[in-house]
Amino acid sequence: MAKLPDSLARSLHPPGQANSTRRMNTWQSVRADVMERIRAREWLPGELIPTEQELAVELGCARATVNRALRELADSGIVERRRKVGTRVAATPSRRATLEMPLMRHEIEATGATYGYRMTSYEITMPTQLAQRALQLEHGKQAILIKTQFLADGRPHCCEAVWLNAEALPDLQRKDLESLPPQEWLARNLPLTRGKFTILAQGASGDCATNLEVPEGTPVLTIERLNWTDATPISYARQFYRPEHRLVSE
Amino acid sequence: MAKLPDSLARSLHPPGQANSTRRMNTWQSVRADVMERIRAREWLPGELIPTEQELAVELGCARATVNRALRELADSGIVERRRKVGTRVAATPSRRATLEMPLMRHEIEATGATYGYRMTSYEITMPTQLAQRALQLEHGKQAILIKTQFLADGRPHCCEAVWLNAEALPDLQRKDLESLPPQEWLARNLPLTRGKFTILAQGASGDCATNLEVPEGTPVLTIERLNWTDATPISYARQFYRPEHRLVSE
DNA sequence: AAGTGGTCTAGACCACTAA
DNA sequence: TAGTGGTCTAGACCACTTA
Repeated sequence: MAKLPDSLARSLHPPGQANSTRRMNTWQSVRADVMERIRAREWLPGELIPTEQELAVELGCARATVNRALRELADSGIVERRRKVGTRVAATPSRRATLEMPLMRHEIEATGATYGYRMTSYEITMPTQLAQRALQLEHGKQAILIKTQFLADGRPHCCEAVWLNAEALPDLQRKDLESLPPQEWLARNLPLTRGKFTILAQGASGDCATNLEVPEGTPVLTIERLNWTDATPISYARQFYRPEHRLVSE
Repeated sequence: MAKLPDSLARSLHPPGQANSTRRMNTWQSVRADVMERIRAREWLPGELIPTEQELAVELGCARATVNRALRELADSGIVERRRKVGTRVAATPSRRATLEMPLMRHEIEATGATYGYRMTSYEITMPTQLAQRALQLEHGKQAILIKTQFLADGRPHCCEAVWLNAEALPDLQRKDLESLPPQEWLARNLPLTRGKFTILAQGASGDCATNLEVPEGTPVLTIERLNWTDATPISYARQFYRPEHRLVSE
């Protein structure tokens, strides 16, 4: 078959010509249309839907518009796309959930509470095995361990233990962190190009229980954050939240 | 000033003409370029970067390409964009973390373990206040409560308690859920158009402790999932994970 | 070899919003 | 009112993958 341009049927809709039943075809409307037809079971999970080309003709819009809509649906896990094969309705809607990880200051102020911060300890010491591995430190090198406490209306909201890669942070002074949390100091002074989060539940112990003002063993939601600048690990933070805390996504 | 077309300096690069120093300008390369200049502190947090127009001219590509790159950066929270104002380097890198929430079957098989599933209880009963609110049930209406257990290599991996909106699921039979978990049955039989996740830590209790084979009070990572079809709440599930479980994002 | 999605381009118009 | 990002379009070429 001869090679055809991407579009062929738009000639019925001359671009400058206002049409009495002119439809606004935004990529959002194409996305909504496709979602509705999936919802209505016109295309079943696992099935191929029409090509971009066909949808563009059917909906009377450019292929790029269909592409944008289907790309968004693929990003949400609603459809799966493969070259030469086509676009399928996802057989198993492996949903993705996006969590906002704001600065603690904003997280607390967003609840309407007054933000408070305290550094409870600062030491230069040998890292635990976990911290050494996380920061990729050479054997025998020391690191900085900071413990902090965040308050909402004066009550503990979260506490954290942060290991910092001392070699990568020559300019950091202890007193910098007395008013500014490590995460914020880092964001202002370094380009953090990569991050990784791990979420788990564990029992409060030691300083964590003390700083959160909960009994030892209380279940606490824990977030581990690992930050890099390019290939260099900068910080390994563990944040502990009081048991009533929730991470919400939509 | 007279209205100008979006692009004006491309005439130096006639499209068909292969250039000896021809640069491939993909939107990914534009994104990388912008990120690098942010990393190098050419533009500081909070500052405006050049307009799409200017970047397109400077990089020798179409504005649409710059737009795509900057849109991706905005989606990641690296920059913030506002019409008429321009594009700023985000002052506070409010990172977003995306979690994959696959079917339990895939989550377990992805670890290399053998998947197992059991329904441990099924009853039609009055919902708890939480469940009633979550499913927006009328006062006095009953709902379906299912408890299940997921096994990895025969050992408990996760257990869940699922409340289902009975009125919205006339076709559901008890025996359907003896081999297929509720989440999977729903995905196959209904279009779940909206979902919400809540993550918290709590102590294991009752059936949860039994089904996970952990002592009462053990910290368990809990995920609450609420699913809708359009505006109708369908299911309210709480999934409990053994303490060694981790949610990872990158 | 051929069919599908992925992307780039030049141009245009629109939507929002600060001045 | 004017300047910025947001989007659409028609066309084209490319990349990947199945057959």
